[in-house]
Amino acid sequence: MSLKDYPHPSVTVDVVIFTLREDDLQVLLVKRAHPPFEDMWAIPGGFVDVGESLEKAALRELEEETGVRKVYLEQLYTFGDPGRDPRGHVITVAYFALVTVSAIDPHAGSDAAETGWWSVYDLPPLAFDHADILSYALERLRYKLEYTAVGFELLPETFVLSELRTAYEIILGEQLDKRNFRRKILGAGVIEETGDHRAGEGRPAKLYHFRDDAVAEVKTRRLFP
Amino acid sequence: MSLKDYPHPSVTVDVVIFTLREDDLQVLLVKRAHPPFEDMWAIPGGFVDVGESLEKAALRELEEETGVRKVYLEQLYTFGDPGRDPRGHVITVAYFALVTVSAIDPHAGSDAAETGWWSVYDLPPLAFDHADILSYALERLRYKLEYTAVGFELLPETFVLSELRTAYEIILGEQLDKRNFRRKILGAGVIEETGDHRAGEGRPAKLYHFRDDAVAEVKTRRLFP
DNA sequence: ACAAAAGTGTTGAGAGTACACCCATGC
DNA sequence: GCATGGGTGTACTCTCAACACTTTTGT
Repeated sequence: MSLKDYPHPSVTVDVVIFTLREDDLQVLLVKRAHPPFEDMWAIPGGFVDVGESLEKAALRELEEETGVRKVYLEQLYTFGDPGRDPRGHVITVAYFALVTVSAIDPHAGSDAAETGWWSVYDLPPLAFDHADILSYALERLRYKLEYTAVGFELLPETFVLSELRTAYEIILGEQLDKRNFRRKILGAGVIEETGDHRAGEGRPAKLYHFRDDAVAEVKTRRLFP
Repeated sequence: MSLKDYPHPSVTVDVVIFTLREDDLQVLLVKRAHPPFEDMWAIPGGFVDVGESLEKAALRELEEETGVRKVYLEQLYTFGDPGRDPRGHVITVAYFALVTVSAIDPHAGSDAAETGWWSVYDLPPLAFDHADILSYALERLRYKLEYTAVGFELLPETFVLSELRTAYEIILGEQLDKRNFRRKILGAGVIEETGDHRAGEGRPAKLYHFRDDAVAEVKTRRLFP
């Protein structure tokens, strides 16, 4: 028997793309140009080609929308309810990506469809089951942030400690103690001083950068309570 | 445009079915009757029908092989490498299930194909990328066990504390301190005394059972170091 | 009475939390 | 010299890990 003898569900990937912008945690959404859900906002995604791996498909979507190639990308969950797409049975493998705002090409993807960054704290109505996907992605991001060092992926190459702490506060939605944060993040050994400083309104702050092996290294340890 | 206009990858579900048998953590495998990988052992699985949810498909596979309907079932990961099945591009959504050995119907599925329970510590060569899937499932089971109360799903309805501790030791592959185990598991409030005892070789032991809401309740707390 | 498994407390170490002041710079 | 953000240390609490003896039953 051949694999082609039966009707099969279709497979898409959807990518929840997070970034830090405007002191806010934001996601990239696209406005649908065709039915169903015409003119509603949706998570960027598309069909998986035959012979294309899921991760490649997700990276392709990501690059189409943002112009970014090097990002943190993690498989989230696979949503396969037969009723989730009115056109037929479409299974979607959801991914989430963390990108530095400075790496984004603002012109990417803009010719094809309207795209926009939306605060996760103030979202429009979403097409399909994308609200579920997004809320699960946010939950997972927060969870990951506490146990691993992925927060780094949202910041530029070098940064000062207050920026890192602010990033954590924005994502977690709560205040963190300055001294305890320093002690933990430095104790975890995942960032290093660059030796440079950044001048600002007050005393100049030390610049840090992430160690490349940091994400893998902290996998087991909980960073924040 | 119709969803049917393009060739699509096929979608299967594979279910890693764990149980505790013979003082060992074992998984159910089926011997393949057809090429590719004829006569090799594989994780039970099958195609997802159009209109069927992923979870339903997984439960269907599970019932076909074990006769069990009520189990703990969790989506594991979706494997979609185009080269993983030589017949073509087959994406598989992997699940893992925990079943009580006493609930298993030993005759289920036996007419169609040869099935067998294998120790996770002594597995045969596996078809496709099933060795990867299984090792990831085991990792996830251990991880889950430490942070949540899923271990319960592998035991009969009532049990004594030493059985529960032994179950944890078998799965984690390490010894646990008797007193610390008692304190933690009782402190977590996930099990209750039934009031009965079980006589054995030594002093009779109190019987316990799980509270139905237990699995949900302990999600955030780490049970074992 | 003895074998076999069940049951029970304490102590020390490390991690987490809360909390307030001095430091370096620009204007 | 003052406003602004950067940088630092300590004490208390709580959780985890290590550890050995008594109790209850069956034979």
